[in-house]
Amino acid sequence: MPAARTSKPGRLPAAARRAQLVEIGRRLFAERGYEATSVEEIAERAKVSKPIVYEHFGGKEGLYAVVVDREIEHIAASIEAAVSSGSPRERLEGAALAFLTYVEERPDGFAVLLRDAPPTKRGGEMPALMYDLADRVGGIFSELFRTAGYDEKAAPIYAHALVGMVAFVGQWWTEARKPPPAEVVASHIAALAWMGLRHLPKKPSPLVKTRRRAPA
Amino acid sequence: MPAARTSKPGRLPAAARRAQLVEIGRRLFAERGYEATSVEEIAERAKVSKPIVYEHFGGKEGLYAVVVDREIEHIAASIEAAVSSGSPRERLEGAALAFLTYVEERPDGFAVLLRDAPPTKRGGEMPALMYDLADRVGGIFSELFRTAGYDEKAAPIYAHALVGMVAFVGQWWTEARKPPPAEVVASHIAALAWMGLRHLPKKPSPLVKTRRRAPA
DNA sequence: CCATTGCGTAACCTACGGTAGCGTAATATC
DNA sequence: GATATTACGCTACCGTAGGTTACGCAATGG
Repeated sequence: MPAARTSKPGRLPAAARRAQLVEIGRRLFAERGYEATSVEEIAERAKVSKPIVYEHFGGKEGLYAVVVDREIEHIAASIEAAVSSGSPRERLEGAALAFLTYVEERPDGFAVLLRDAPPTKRGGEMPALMYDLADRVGGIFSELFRTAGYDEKAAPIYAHALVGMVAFVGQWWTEARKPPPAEVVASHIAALAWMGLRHLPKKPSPLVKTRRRAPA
Repeated sequence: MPAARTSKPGRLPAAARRAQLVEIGRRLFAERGYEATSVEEIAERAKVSKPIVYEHFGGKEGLYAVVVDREIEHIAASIEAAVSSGSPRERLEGAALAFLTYVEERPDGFAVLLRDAPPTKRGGEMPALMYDLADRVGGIFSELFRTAGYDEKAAPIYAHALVGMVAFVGQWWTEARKPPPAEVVASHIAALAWMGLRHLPKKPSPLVKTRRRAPA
């Protein structure tokens, strides 16, 4: 079922080889993570020697960057298309469905996006990939919140909540033994989010219980 | 502010050394991930040589296991305490607050729990650490759903949605430039979840838009 | 027949997990 | 107080894996 490219498995045109390596890289990065994936194995699975990978991507990081970039583009395009029109409610459910559809179609890509940070070893922390997405959603949410008369500063909270919701459910969904169809899951999520947002108090007051402090 | 154990920084009693190594390991695993963290650096930061780590934990995996186990215990205890009593609504908000409090108090531990899987290299995928939590929540939810007359099979969806929500918001919260107090964030999350759950239709019907298919 | 493209061989070198064996400080025992 | 015993720790090393590179060969197209 994997692509039987051409008649000759031996030599491939550069573009095809590139595509193949990206695909293999995506799969391996997904199941092993960046650090635990070796260029050797990537090359081996492509029936190719290591230097090929370097020729095409300049190294492990380069390949990883390409993989991540493609996935980001893919999911961003899907979701942006889904939220581009319709009522707010439709946009919400559309976004959830687009997300889940992406998860369904590209489970490996999704896993890569969920996994830990790229090899950038700067001092600070770098936001996970899903983070960017949440920020984009945050932008949309700020607008919606403003027009609806809610506290705009709370928008990022809900944006990250929603993205996290979908992301986690998506992860569970890919590994569930008896996964319901995407539409059902999306409708549940959207219902939860929508109803939650609709009936949101303007200013939720904490009903503070005892706040646990660290026991030594 | 870190513990000034005894007068002599040179030699430490076994228990103290152990604790120190766990702490250092937690921090490093948090910021670098498992694979990218070297025993050498752990030892170096503890002003100790590598064999010490091996002596106390049997190796890298051993230390990692201890770190993870402690965090799991910590967060599980906090949350279970929070949901042990009170009205459902209080339990929900209490759980969110407990989670965020944990995140606040032990950001490194939280980062470790969020990061990718342990070094177990069995064929299949292993559930992330947050996954267990979601499953526990799923158990509670199944019960609640049954008593409330909702579809029990949808419980895991909402369980993972809730955990993902809190986890993602928690992550954002630790890195936010101007983070609101935990109580406020928790109340927002709890409000979203609670209102969403309360006004949930018994059987949400998907208002299916065009479902995006992969464009080749 | 020659150039360009695609690729393999064979290393290099660093880093890291793990281990063996040897001190040295503190405590116990006589 | 001297000596044995234990607890704690270090230096030095091994094996290997993995990223990266230098160089040379085979196929393809004009």
